[in-house]
Amino acid sequence: MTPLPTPQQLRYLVALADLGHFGRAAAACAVTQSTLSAGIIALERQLDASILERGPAKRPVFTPLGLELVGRARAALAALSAVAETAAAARDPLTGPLRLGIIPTIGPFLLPRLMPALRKAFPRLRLWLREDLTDRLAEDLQGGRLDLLLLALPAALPDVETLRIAEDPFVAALPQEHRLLDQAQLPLSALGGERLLLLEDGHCLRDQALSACGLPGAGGGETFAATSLHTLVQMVAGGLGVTLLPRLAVAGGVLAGTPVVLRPIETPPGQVMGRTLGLAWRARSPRAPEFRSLAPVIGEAVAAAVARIGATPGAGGGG
Amino acid sequence: MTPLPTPQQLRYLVALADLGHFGRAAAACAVTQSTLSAGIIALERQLDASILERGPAKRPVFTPLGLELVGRARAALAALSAVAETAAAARDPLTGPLRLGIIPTIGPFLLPRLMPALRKAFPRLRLWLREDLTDRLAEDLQGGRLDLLLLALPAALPDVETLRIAEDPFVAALPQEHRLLDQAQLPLSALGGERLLLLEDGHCLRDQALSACGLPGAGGGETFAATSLHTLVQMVAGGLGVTLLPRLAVAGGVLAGTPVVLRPIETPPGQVMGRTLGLAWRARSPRAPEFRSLAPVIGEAVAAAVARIGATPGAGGGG
DNA sequence: ACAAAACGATTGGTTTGATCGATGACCCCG
DNA sequence: CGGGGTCATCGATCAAACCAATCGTTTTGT
Repeated sequence: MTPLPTPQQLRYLVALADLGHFGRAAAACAVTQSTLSAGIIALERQLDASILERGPAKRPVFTPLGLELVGRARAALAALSAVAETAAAARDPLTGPLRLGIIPTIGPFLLPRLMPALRKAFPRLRLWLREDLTDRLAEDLQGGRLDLLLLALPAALPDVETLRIAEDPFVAALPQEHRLLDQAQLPLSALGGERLLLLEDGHCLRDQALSACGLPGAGGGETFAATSLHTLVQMVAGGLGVTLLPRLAVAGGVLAGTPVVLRPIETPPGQVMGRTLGLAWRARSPRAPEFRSLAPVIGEAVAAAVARIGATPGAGGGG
Repeated sequence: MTPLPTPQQLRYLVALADLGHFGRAAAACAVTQSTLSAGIIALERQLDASILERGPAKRPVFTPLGLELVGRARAALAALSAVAETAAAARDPLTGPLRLGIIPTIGPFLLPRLMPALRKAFPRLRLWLREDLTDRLAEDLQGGRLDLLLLALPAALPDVETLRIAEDPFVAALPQEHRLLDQAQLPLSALGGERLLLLEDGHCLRDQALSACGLPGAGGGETFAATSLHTLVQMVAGGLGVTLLPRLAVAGGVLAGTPVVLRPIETPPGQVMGRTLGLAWRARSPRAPEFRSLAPVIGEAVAAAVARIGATPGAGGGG
């Protein structure tokens, strides 16, 4: 068997693929250009494979095999650092950098509560945040650019482990002086006759609200779609229709200053109409035990928020 | 971030875990004991983790973290050699060693045909064979001890890619002078009244035959179970009952010298009663393209065998 | 069209660190 | 109590990874 490639060589290869430039790649690896050049050449010779188009081209151009090797190199380097990460995580659980992805229907409403709680519970944790739609977060998780996701379950992702955190019930949001306001609780059937406002496509909350109302998902031409929960609330306030809001968003102040009025949703006893919040990480992540121990703290933050608003299910912020 | 562990150090670690002995592990790595010892110590220092119980013990004893690290080290080394394998596979497709696992209801009947065909098509391929039940083959595939499986689909295995090779229809096998022999084709319902002989538990053919007859799988106390298709045929010949045989096994001579008689199974037009043969390999295996190009050769061998027996669906070997 | 700049490959000399052989410390067994 | 066995330590050695400087070629600027 041919000798295994050196991690150094793989780092050079990946840096070159990322930056497309010997000099900059060398700088990124903290070596001189000559070293990186020699490293790439040595790798090609050891593997007996042509990685770069060695024609009279100025910029390095990768062969198909070269690109394949870059992918393998990334995976190998990740596996290598997983060894070190395992040791680091065992030595100092929940310290150091953690790249967390959050969906937009959770982030703005939970983070103001969550961050102080996390800082108190794990003072040495360095949290990097990224807010995006579930699909894009999942991509970044797989690609190793994120370590952990906070999103709505179920999220069936391959090679990903998930953990339930908390339930986030839906409440109905209606404009002032709406004809349904004389009922203390609204059955879902009552909403069927109203114009249901939704977030734009890609937000998982859109699909969850639709399925809660028993409506089909992809029925394109319904209504004008909002880009955020704040926008959505403004549309409700403007009398364009009604919507479902997660209690967590209400607790986070999404209604602040608007005349929108809330009503609990009437459900069969013992059943809850809402969605499940959870964590997700790469299966086989060295830090999985850490992530699991993170769950209670997040769950408490959610529970505290939802409980607080649960006591006042009437109008939102004191408009 | 702590520096990445050296592949060398990881090799030492894995060898030590495998052999449980510094001296022998060092010999396996082709270094002296002092080198390996120093390597392990350096790894522990770099990772700031205790891998071995450093008490006054004679044999090296791994800490829980140490065992975890061993697993990670194995994965990292595999990822590293996947880089080299990718290059090697691109350079010389279908050459070098290939560890193939085959289930016992295929192997003995196909290999005599398949091996010459493979040797002719890929002369530089060095085929290592292992015959076992699907479950155990799958374990070895995941563990990297096998590269490729030839088995009956569907085989829902995680992180495994499969490719359909060929269909292998079932035929009914009955003893001489059986009352059903006056029918040229047997409907499945006719078999329902007979005592159906099966392979013992663990053989996928057992479950496939049961499901073909519409019978439940785990109904423990049916009948005496055979340990191989040859045994099963002997039991049929002895008048203990009837069974279903894959045509491939018949073509491979499983009936040789026995008075067992075959009858095709009556099926709705355009439908086939049988099982699907296929290949399976680890998803993300560097050699996946090679394996895919192996499929036609195997498919031809199966087709040639089945076609040959298809012309003479009567009695088996000239007993 | 020509000059200047940018880029990657090559060369020669330096230094780091992995490895070896030998030795030391310790335990178990007879 | 002595011998065999096992793992850790020590000093010397040597390969290879690295850097600075240079060369040949292509691209860019005017």
